Amino acid sequence: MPELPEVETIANGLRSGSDDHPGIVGLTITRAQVLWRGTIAQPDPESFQAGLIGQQIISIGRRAKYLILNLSAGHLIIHLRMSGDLLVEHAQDPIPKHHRIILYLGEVWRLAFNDARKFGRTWLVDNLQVVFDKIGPEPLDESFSHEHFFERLAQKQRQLKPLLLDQGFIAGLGNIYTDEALHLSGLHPLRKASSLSPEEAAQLLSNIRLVLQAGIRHHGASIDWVYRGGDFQNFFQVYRRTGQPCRQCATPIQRIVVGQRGTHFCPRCQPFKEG
DNA sequence: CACGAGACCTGTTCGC
DNA sequence: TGCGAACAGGTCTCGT
Repeated sequence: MPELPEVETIANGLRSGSDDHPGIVGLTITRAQVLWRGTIAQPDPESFQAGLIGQQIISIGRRAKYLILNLSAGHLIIHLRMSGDLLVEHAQDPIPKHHRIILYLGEVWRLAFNDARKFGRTWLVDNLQVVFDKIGPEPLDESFSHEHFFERLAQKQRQLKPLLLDQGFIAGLGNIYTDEALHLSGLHPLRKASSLSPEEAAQLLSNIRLVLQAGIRHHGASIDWVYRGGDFQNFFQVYRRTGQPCRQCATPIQRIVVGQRGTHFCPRCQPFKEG
């Protein structure tokens, strides 16, 4: 389900709460229920469970597409992958299908990790570097300059689409926001990264920031049966708009497969050229 | 290093 | 209506 804007939205919701439930910062984990052991990446499920009991949630953060619960000792890191979701529920409610891990927060509330496809993973670690070691720069970090981005692109002979999806190259982009950013930039998804001019690179980074910020402003995108309340899907220019007219030039949007991912672009606004 | 295929999973939608 | 294929917001690993 989530890319950077969706994870950011979830982090914000856990901090601030909603009409239905409070924020969870300050609450203490009283019990941990593991319904699917495969969801735990590190440490072993028994240590994971035992290590969470009695921990207070101090703050909530995000890095790339990972959610971070900073605890009184250590960090609970969560990656939702394709179908994961985090839900704050009443502690005594019946347990819905696909719940994988449940953390009881005091007597009244619980935080549930629901994940139909079981791709999601959690880590309980003392040092964040264990997980974030090879993650690339945060695109919204202002210290990440256009010049630096251009230099990184210039070193790569790869196609833009798979490169932007590579979390070691740049953090947080997924299939939606990559297609949208390339469209805004007028760049073909198969264009070689090293062929971009400094101006094209600067435009691309600006547009990456633009679509990510728009996504956050709209509380993420909600598609398929995974609904979170965001409405950025209504503003897609190309993603899953195969055959529909480009909003800029009316040319039908095309879909190709790149690196086994559906890739959407406008053949007129994003002509293929090398350099 | 770059790329493609396969794996991990379940659910929904599409095409005949 | 039924049924298999295709597809899905992600990432890892292996072979070439």
